Amino acid sequence: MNENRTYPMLMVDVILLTLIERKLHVGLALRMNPDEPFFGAWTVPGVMVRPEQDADAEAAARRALLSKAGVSSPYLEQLYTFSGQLRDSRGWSASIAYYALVPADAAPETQDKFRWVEVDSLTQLPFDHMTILQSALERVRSKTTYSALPIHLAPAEFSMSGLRTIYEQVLGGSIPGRTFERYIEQLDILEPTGELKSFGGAPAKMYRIKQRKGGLAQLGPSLLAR
Amino acid sequence: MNENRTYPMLMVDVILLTLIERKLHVGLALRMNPDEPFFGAWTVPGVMVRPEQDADAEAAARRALLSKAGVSSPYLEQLYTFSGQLRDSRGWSASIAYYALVPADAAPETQDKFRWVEVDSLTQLPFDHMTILQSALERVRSKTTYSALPIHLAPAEFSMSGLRTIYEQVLGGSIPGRTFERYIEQLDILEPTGELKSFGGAPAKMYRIKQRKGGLAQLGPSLLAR
DNA sequence: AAAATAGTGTCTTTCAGACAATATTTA
DNA sequence: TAAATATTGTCTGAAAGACACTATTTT
Repeated sequence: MNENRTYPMLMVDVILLTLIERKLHVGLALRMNPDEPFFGAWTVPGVMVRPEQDADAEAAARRALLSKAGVSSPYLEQLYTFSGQLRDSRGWSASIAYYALVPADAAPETQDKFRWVEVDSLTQLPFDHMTILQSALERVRSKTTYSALPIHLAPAEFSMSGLRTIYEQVLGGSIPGRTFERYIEQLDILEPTGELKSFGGAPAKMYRIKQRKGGLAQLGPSLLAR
Repeated sequence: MNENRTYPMLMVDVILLTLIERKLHVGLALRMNPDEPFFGAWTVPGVMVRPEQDADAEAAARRALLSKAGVSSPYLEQLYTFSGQLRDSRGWSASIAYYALVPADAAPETQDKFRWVEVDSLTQLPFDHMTILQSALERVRSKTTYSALPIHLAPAEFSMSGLRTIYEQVLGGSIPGRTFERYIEQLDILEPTGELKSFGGAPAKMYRIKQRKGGLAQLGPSLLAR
């Protein structure tokens, strides 16, 4: 009795985040298909899942990022699956939502079909994308309090207080410097480059992410969203 | 060009957990359809999503629980969406996985089409259900360390040390009693019933979940999986 | 020199956990 | 009475945060 059934629409949407001039920005793509809802509007990058093309949903999410935003190897983690009759005018649909983080220096430029928008200035988005964005921000802020997640927003080399500033931008509040340094040190995920660099004051020691050590496991997206 | 496309299979699977005789158990359903894979095997309760019937994926998960396990109002939270070509012999599929917690005294009896199996004694399950189970356990254990999640495994009224035992069973280790009481007290989610009850020693104060207070928000499933 | 930034030492407060002490039940 | 369980008080060590002090750069 199930032989010829039709399944509901299945898509992936990706909340792409970066830090530009000390502000969190989300990447939006221009909708180009006149046969689809919100033609000409700016939305979160997303694609329909194509089983013949995408090994799994994460592969579809990477395809969405590459084709709609030109981003190739971000930190990517599944967020939540949003579903129901009402979220898309074409009918019942499910969207497997992901969020992605890219360092500012690896983020694509704003183009005619892609642009960065400051998160705090956004008040609405098509579909339920505003809800998805809010969820992603909650998740990122939450993980920031107990993991090294914001490292994926940092450039290849950075100073300790530069990293602290990134954390502060993500969390939206200040962090005691002494506490922060002890916290990062205990995570054991950074190694000094040996260089010093000045940002308008005393020179700061530069760090990079420590490669291939035990402590790095906590950087990867656990299957479990936590 | 998308007009007549077929979408991949979309299903929900639910990891149903309870505590029986101080051990975590998972609810399994007997597969009854000879046209489907693993006919006659025990698997996690799941259904195909039916857009005309299910308001959203969570509704489908509730339908799976009610029809396959006879469970009607559990704590229910979305876990992760598993997808890909390989997880089901019928082809590319996506399963929106949920986990559910029920108190032992509200759990259905083992029947011919439904039964409880001790989690620690399970070594394999059909499809990728073992992976889903592992993820659910990780999630539950993780949330146990910073929320009152295991309360949903407790009966309507319970003692402080009874609740602590539940936490210990979920986490698989002992918890210092003094620390636990301070932790629970600070969550401000319990209220004393006024009764005392003995479990083989001095009588223990009984508690219930505090109703409709600010502190209760942390009990609900936040959309955000954390 | 003044201002900005970086890095480190240390004091205080807070909290988790250990442990003791007391109390009340069952065997 | 002995054993089991419950509840509360208090001590200790670890960690967070506040704050001060020194150092090095730019303006």
